[in-house]
Amino acid sequence: MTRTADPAQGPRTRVVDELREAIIRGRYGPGDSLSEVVLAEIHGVSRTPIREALKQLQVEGLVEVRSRVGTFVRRPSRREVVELFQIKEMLEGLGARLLALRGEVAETALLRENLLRSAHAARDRDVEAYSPSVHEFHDLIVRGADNTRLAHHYRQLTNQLAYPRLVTASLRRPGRLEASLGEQRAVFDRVVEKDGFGAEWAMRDHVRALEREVMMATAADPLRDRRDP
Amino acid sequence: MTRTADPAQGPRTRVVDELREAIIRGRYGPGDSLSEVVLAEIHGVSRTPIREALKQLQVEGLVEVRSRVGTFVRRPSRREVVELFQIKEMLEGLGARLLALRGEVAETALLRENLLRSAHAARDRDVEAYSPSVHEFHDLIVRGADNTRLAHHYRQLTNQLAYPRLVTASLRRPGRLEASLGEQRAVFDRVVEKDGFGAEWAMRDHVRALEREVMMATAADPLRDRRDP
DNA sequence: CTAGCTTCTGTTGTATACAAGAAGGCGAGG
DNA sequence: CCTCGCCTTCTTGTATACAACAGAAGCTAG
Repeated sequence: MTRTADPAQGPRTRVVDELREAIIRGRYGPGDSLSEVVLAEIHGVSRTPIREALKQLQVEGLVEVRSRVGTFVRRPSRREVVELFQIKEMLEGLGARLLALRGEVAETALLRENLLRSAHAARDRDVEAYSPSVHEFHDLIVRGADNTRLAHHYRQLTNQLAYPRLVTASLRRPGRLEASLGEQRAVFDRVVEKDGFGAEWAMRDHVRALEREVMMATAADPLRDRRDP
Repeated sequence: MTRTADPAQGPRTRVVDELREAIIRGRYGPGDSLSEVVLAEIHGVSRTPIREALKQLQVEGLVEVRSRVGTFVRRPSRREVVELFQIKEMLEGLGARLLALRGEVAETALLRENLLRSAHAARDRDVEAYSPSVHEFHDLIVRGADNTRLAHHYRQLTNQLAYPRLVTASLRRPGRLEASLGEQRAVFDRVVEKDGFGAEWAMRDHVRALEREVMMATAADPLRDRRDP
């Protein structure tokens, strides 16, 4: 779920992973220009591997290359965020359904532990601790589905959404944290009951709630510009 | 829905489209080696654009590059076909739901015409005429959803499935052609009724039926090897 | 005859040089 | 002061040269 190719295959693989990570983490903000020569110097390689890495990130939807002008970090428009959430709902719904049908597997145990940690963080109103936990929850659902293509498409999706930042923002809304935990518990219950479609719908409801909160949390603040430390 | 970038931007765009088309059409069969120098000569360019095109096709899942060995046309395993159909079900279900909620748009009219053509072909038991028609039906559903990210992911999906060939194979099974038409009509009826979830489920049922037929039609014949004219 | 090593060929990976175009600055003319 | 046009500069796009490695063929020794 973390990387797309065999590890340490060459400079190219390393560069593309580092670049993707940097963009997702916010090291490069939306609109920033990614000069090939600058990146080449930074990573200590020539333009060629950088170029191929940028091309790959373009297909993944993270950057936009304007011919003979430059490569820029892409910022999803508000409309695009809506579109991505609609797809996210379907893919995670599928993940939950497939996981439910698999019965007790490694991921179910991990989900149990994850929900315990989330409950702790929720009781303490600790958004900083809860945020990565919810991220892990969604990740476990999809990984537990045991569908490699789903994992692939899902990763592209979350990359484009700059997911962590959005979720953190939405969790600060009052009451959302408790509601989120309740929704996740509902999904988990359906999963252990092997109720495939029940799990799918619980998951979809959860994603819809998440979308609603994210859109409201970012209503006036249109996925802000430039970088910000 | 056809191309991924601006048209005629440069040799690279042309090459990647031609290559993709050639692979999907079966000009290069699964397992065939795609030598960069050979392709460069064929397309009259240097290795560089070819290389970038192949890298893009790799991300799209059409080819597999083995480091310092070669690039080969990827053949989806049986397991992978199942995985892809599971995702296809969700994405097309989403498309049908979104289209239904949009009400009367250009695509609905096109769908009406498409169903008429399909009915004609079905009456004549003309699989060769029906096959592209069913392809168009699915395409119109997704395009009509007016969700660019959905269209993007969907295209990757169908590319990997070598969709046309599989569908054609499945339609030859007795009775499948009529059943397919009935399922498509059900989807269309829900769409015109603006019944979003009804449309989603009708579409998902249709895709499931399609998957079942495809898997049975290719049961003993494991997505055959090499090229075949 | 066979096992193991060597070499050799073919492939991709990387670096670099050059070409073509876009964007912005700068000056002349109104 | 504004506007138009040129021109400079910076960017990416393409071609090519070289390096590194995989894989197979062939050779040698036992």
